[in-house]
Amino acid sequence: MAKDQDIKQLTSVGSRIRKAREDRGLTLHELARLSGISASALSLIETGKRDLRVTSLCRIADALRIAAGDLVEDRAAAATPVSSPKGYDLGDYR
Amino acid sequence: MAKDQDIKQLTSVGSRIRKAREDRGLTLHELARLSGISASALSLIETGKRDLRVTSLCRIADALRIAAGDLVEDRAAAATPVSSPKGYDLGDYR
DNA sequence: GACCATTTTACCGTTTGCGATAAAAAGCTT
DNA sequence: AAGCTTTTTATCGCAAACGGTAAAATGGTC
Repeated sequence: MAKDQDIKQLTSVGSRIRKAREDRGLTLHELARLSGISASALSLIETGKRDLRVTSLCRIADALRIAAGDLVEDRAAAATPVSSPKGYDLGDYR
Repeated sequence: MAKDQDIKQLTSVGSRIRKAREDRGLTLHELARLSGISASALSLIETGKRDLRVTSLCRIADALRIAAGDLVEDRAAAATPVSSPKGYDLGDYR
């Protein structure tokens, strides 16, 4: 289910990590040392080929000195206030 | 390494998910159905006893109609601009 | 071209997320 | 208390993240 969505999420997260890393002039090995995640894993993550745990995300964010929330989505594009907490489609679940 | 930090992250992420779910008046089973993540897994996640993948985080965020970034940290408290991308402690790595 | 740094990819072993199921525990209502 | 819903916990099995290593590929620079 929704695997397309997952791939999209991972590729955008990965490219945000890569951009932040390059902005700081760090190599994969350096980020690996700072974050405790191996360079090979980081390569897969940055290219969106591997899912990652939120603790790993936070470790990477800490190493890059960036808010973890900025890695999972465009901070600016998140202009979707939770105006109506209604209308959930629970299907024929009830 | 840094497992204390990981636990802290997971407990805060979990409590944010729980709060958002309760604010919307959903049960674990309902959120399970909406997100595709089992209720038992959600219970472990909300109580900070289990790490989760970012794709799972995004699925939960989508189900709750909340920005994924709002689940990993206080959106407001993240007022830490990346002012100085310097000063990385690479130790004796070079 | 050769040489170097960086990245990508593949393999293997260990750990762990996750679903499914079931049982136990906790809450809540009458 | 009894009964119901919700949550927690445990177990099993599978899939996948992760580290480590090494090889291959990419990308400069001389």
